[in-house]
Formats: sequence, structure tokens, C-alpha cells
Amino acid sequence: MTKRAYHHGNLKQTLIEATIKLIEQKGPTGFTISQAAKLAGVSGAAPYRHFKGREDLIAEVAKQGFSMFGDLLEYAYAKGGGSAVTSVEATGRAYLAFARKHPGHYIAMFESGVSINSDPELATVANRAINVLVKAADNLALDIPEGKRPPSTMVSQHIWAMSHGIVELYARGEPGTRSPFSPEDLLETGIGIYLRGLGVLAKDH
Amino acid sequence: MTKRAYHHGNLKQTLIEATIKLIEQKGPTGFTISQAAKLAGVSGAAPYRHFKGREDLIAEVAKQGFSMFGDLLEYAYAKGGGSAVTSVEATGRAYLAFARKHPGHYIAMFESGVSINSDPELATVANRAINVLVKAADNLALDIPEGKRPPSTMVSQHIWAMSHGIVELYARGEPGTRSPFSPEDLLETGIGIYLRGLGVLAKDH
DNA sequence: TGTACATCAGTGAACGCGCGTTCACTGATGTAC
DNA sequence: TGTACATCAGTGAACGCGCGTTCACTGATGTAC
Repeated sequence: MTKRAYHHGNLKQTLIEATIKLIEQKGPTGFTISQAAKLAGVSGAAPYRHFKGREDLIAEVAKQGFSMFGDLLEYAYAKGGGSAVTSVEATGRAYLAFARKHPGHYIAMFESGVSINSDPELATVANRAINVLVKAADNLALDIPEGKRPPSTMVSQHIWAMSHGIVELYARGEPGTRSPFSPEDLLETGIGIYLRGLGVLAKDH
Repeated sequence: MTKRAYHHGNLKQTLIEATIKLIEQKGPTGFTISQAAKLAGVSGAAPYRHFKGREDLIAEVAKQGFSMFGDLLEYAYAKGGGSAVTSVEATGRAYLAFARKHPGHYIAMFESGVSINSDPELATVANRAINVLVKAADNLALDIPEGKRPPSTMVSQHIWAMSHGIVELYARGEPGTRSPFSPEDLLETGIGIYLRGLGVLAKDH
């Protein structure tokens, strides 16, 4: 480690990363600006040069989280190939993978109480992520006989809800403590059954 | 209001109710023992006659919550009539109704970070609630052609996950801010599609 | 029925703690000329 | 190329605050005899 310079040079991002680490360890409750400052090796007053306060810092984490999340979902969606069904399945897997790899971001995004509409920039990145799922649901609709077609928004929200529910209930804490199945298995089978119910998946897929 | 007696007489339950109210208003983060004491009209030291501390109080709320939740699910399950499908649908509705009517309890149960396994009594009441859904899923299995039958635990977890996800994502805050559909509609259609995928619901139900 | 006494459920003062936030400051950096 | 100066990004001391928790205490209640 080099000698501490008076000017940190990259404090803003360092504080964000400290926040992520603290949220992962202690939940959104446990995080304080003071601790983030300490973890960044800086005085308690320094964060105020970069953030208005606690909320602002968490919102920034959520923003970066939604941005990565959107990228990941888009990538998975594209990688799903032409098929509507495989695209949806791939985004589902990406959803879970993100929640696993970036729990700090995920918590800031969905469990910190930060309102997505409190900041226009945040709303923009969040909507981009949401729209990937809506787009995937749109594609599904093409394979569904007309009359029986639920709105794409609704379908995307069903999938989102199941993914989120699985993350919250079964992908937290020690693995296997609350379910004999892995979250990945749960989500894959859950989405599979749901898609079959929609009529886009053969009965014996 | 009668003259304040020195002995409160019912302080334990009063503190629990104060906790519920505070959690509803400020989330699990915002709750403190001091505020609960103040709300109960009692000195800040009084709660320690009844609870070991913050965690203990929240755990008690969760315990009462799971107990009510279990009762409600059981009642709904029974009211669903003989049909496996209607039982599942009824428990789904009951799930959402509980989350709506008792947000403080719901938050203590699922969002406060209280571990269900930290207290044997808590584990007992929680498992009773969980088992209602497993039982409902067991019944479903009877209507499913043998080879295609996923484990009941898995089915119950799918339903639980979707219910929980809908509560967290779409039944919080101002109605309609995040979805054009009501949580009730979302859950009913979601479970409907899922059950069709399981093969227990006619295609044109 | 009255009295003495044990027990219980509260009080309120006190403590140490960490947090959020402000403030005048200072060391480092960038730039005009 | 050197110097003066503005600006920037940190410091550290200070403050008020509410929280959790402990403590000796006291008022109310129950009970033995």
C-alpha cells in the first residue's frame, strides 16, 4: 500500500464500494455513513463532499446496481437466441445470478426502501431493466393464441415476482436452510410450469 | 381515559402493538425500543421487564404474526371446499389479504431479519403456516398424472415465492405506482396460469 | 379483619456510545500570466 | 519556466441527539397469619 495521499483521488467510488460491502454484511439497517467513511480510510466528514447523506449514497448504489442488472438481462435476453421461451428462461437465470453475485446491490435496489421514483436517473436505469422482461414477455405473446393472451406487462410481472420471491425466501442465508431445492432449480421449474400454463411450452418439454 | 395507574396491567401486549404500529410506519429500521416505550406511555426502562431487547420484541411480533397467518391460511384452505384447485386459490387470496391487513406483522415476519430458527416457538408457528401450503400442494398432486408430478414442497414454494414477490414488489406504497394491475389480480392470474401449467386446471378455465 | 411483609412492575436519573452534521481549517492541485 | 492565486478535497474538533442499558428506588398488589 502506498503512502496515504491527502487527496484520495477516487473517494466517491470507494465510498460506494464500502457501502456495498457494509450492506452485504449487515443489511440496509446496519449501514451508516460513519462506517463507510472509516472503511474508506477517511474522516467522517469527507463523504459530505460527494453525497448529500445516507439516502443519497444508497440511491447511488441502487443506480449502479440497476445499470449492471439491465446490462446482464439484456445480454441474457440476446443470448437466449431467437426463441421467446429460451430468452425468458435465460433472463430468469440471469436474474438469480445477479442477486447471488451482487447481494449488496440487490438489497440497495429492492430492500433498502429507496423509492425508484425519487430520482429521475434512478427511474431511467430501473425502467431499462424492467423493460427487458417486458420485451421478453412481448415475444412470448406472439406464440400464444390470440384470445388467451394476457397482457405482456402482466406476464413480465408474474415472472419478476416469482424471481424476486425466490431470491428473498430461498436464496438468502445458509444454502439449504429453508428449502431442499436450490434457488436455481426452483426458479427454472417454476418458470417452466408457468410457461406451460401460458401455452408456449409443450406439455412434455 | 382513566387516571394512570402505576401498574400498567397489560404492558407486554401494549408494547407489542406499539412495535407493530412503528414498524408499519417506519419500516423495521425505524423501530426502537425507546419509541415503543414512549408510544405505550411508559418509561424507557420498562420494556426490559418484559423483553430482553429489540430482537426479542420483534421476534414476538413475528410469532404472533405467524400464528394469525397460520389460522388464516387454514381457514381459507378449509373454506376452499373439497377441490384442490379452489383450496390453493383461496389460500393465495388469504396470503395477500393478510399482508395487506397486517403489514406490521408481515414485515416483522419476512423483512426484519429475524431468523425463524432462532427461537423454537417461532419455528413451530412458522412451520404450521408453511405446512398449510404444502398440504394444499399435496392435494394438487392427486390430480396430476403420475410421471409429471413435481414434489409438493416445490409446488408450495413456487406459490409462496410468487405470493411473496407480489407483496413485496406490487403491494407496497401507493396503489398503482408500480403496476397497472392490482396485486389481487396479479396473484390470481399468476396462480391460474401456474396451475394450468401443472395440468390441474382446464385450458379454458 | 387487620397487619406485616414479600414480590412485582414500574420510575427516573445516569452512563457511555455512535451517529449525523457543521465549521473553520489546511494541504494539494491546476492554471493564468 | 516560475510565481501567485483560486479552487478543490480532505481534516479534526465540536455539537446535539437519541438510543440501549443499568441502577437504586418506590408505589401497588398479593398473601400468611
